Amino acid sequence: MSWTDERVETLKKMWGEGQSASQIAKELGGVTRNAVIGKVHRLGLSNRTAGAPAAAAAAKPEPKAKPAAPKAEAKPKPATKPTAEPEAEAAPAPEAEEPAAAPAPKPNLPARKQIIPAGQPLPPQPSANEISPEALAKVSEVEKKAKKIGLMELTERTCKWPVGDPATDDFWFCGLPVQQGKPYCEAHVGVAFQPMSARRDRRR
DNA sequence: CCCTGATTCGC
DNA sequence: GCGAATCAGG
Repeated sequence: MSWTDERVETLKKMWGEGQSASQIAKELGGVTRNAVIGKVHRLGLSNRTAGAPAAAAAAKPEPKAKPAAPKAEAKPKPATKPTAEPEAEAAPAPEAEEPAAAPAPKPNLPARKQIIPAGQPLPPQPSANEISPEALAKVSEVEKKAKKIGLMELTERTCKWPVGDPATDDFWFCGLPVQQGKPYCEAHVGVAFQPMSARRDRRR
């Protein structure tokens, strides 16, 4: 595969949209993410750094890409005010790829009232718990949308946090995507791995 | 261990 | 110019 005009265009477009190199590579096909990255660099449009928000695909009101019109139209800059001020930004971007960004409703957590709602089974009971109420809340919340998979469905990348009583009919595993490496999803990792506290070395 | 981009260097 | 290998950060 070679970098045809078309492919390069797709590359630029996707990269501009904040797509990751691997995604672009996958889309283009016939190339690896390395190839994509290499190309990106050679094109001189590298930019973001590793770990950068890949989800930065959010609205980008930067009409940067301007196809060089054959008829160059001189644009007298409004250099009336050297002040570094992004002019006209009041108008919302007309183009709307994304329907609407989630406003991220945040139902503030009520002040810490009662810790450990002893209503949940909470299988691996971490001895003394000082788990942040927040973490617990997250867990119970996550359990609602857990995939509730069975033992057979467990894979290297599914949260293996058990919920319920194995002896009961209502027993399942979280199943949500695990937190890199760990056996549990983020929420469960939060309560699974305690920074040992009351676990002193029992006489040895 | 997964992922991301950045860089290097033989081709 | 190309991209696998390698590097470096999360």
